[in-house]
Amino acid sequence: MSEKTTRDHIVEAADQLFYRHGYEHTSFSDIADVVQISRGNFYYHFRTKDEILDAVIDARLANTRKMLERWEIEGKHPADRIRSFIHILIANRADIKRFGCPVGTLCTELAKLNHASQREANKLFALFRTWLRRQFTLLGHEADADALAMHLLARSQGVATLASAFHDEKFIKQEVKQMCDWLSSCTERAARKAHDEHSAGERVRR
Amino acid sequence: MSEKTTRDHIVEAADQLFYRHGYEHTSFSDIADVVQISRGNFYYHFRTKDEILDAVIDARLANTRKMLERWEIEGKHPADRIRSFIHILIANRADIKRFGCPVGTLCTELAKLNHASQREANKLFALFRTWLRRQFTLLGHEADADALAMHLLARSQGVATLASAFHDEKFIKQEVKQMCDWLSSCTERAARKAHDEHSAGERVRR
DNA sequence: AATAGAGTAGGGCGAGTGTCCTAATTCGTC
DNA sequence: GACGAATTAGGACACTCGCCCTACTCTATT
Repeated sequence: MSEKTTRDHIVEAADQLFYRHGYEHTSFSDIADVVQISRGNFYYHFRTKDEILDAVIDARLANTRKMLERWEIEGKHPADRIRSFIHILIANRADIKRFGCPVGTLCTELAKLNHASQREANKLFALFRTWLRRQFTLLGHEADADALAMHLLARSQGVATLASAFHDEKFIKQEVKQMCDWLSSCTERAARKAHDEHSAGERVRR
Repeated sequence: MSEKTTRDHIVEAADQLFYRHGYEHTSFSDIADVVQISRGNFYYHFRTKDEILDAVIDARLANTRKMLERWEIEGKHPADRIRSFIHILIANRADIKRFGCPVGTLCTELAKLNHASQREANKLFALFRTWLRRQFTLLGHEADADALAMHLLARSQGVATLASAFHDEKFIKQEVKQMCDWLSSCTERAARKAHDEHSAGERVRR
């Protein structure tokens, strides 16, 4: 296994700090303190703070892609994969309670700063969106797959925001359960529809 | 009508700037430029930036209270009042598309800054929560009124976040329709339940 | 042992920040 | 018109920020 470079350490520390304290509120000194590196040495690895941000976003995109691919392999049924997505809220509930959703809060902050990288950051959302859309399509929701994907994304975002504001983990669990129930009703509806269409096809063939 | 004081102008301008660019990213100079006042003159009205923030939060709390009271008068049926809440998303969709929800984004930012006023800011959420809870209680959902209030709050938050990330007003309208449908199913369920209990009571009485 | 190049340390720069002070101005009251 | 209080203007302050430069250390190769 290749050892982690200083650059990797910087990106990793910046990632955490951007999440916990926000991009603007994180200074070079803050990152330097974590990485145990001289402030001046930054310039060798990154010319500007924006470059660090871009590197962080790239890393997050790569990690997210890996995670989605893993779910694609692990979950045989599309509904199981979507449930994996929903359960991020449970897995990361401690962090979410304190700092909200890493994706949502970053995009929101960059929008307010009118930052050049906000388009890049929004790709994180787009990644989840297209992945979820594909899963819903596989479930038989061709027509409204995108709407369902956006719906689920929005609910996750809302849960993260409120859980953070009210410091409430129980609320996360409640809502996750509701989302799973909602997903089940989606799959049932799709299954019924597929069955109807199938029998309709049978009828035609006769 | 009493004329607006300089102080009011400052709070008003700060409110807008905090919403559009975030609290930290808004400087005294920014506010001074809008209000057309000397930077140094601030100290006469507010000793610190935090004091401005507190004044802004107080103003928002007061305005929100007024709005909720207005809805309480205008909407005869609790469901109508809740619909008024849902339709904030429509009324403010242009701003939401650009800057997200004023409440959610402020609370999120203050949480990351670990700011002393985050508790005050969260009262904005609490205000909506208790108001919505009361409406759901009036609808006959005594037991799960709070859960329903939180659920609706979360969905609104999520819609605002995603609408902002994807710059999508159509999504807002879609989700608002869904929330209204969901609300209708809530009221029907409550009405059925009330009816059942009523007839059960009748039976006992006989 | 000598050299080149990658990586690091420390500090300096100008700009911008929140905060604070003081002199000037405006305004209502006698 | 004079006086005192309320309000304002302009700038000084100490500090932090992102950014940049340069001298130094380490390591691998010859």
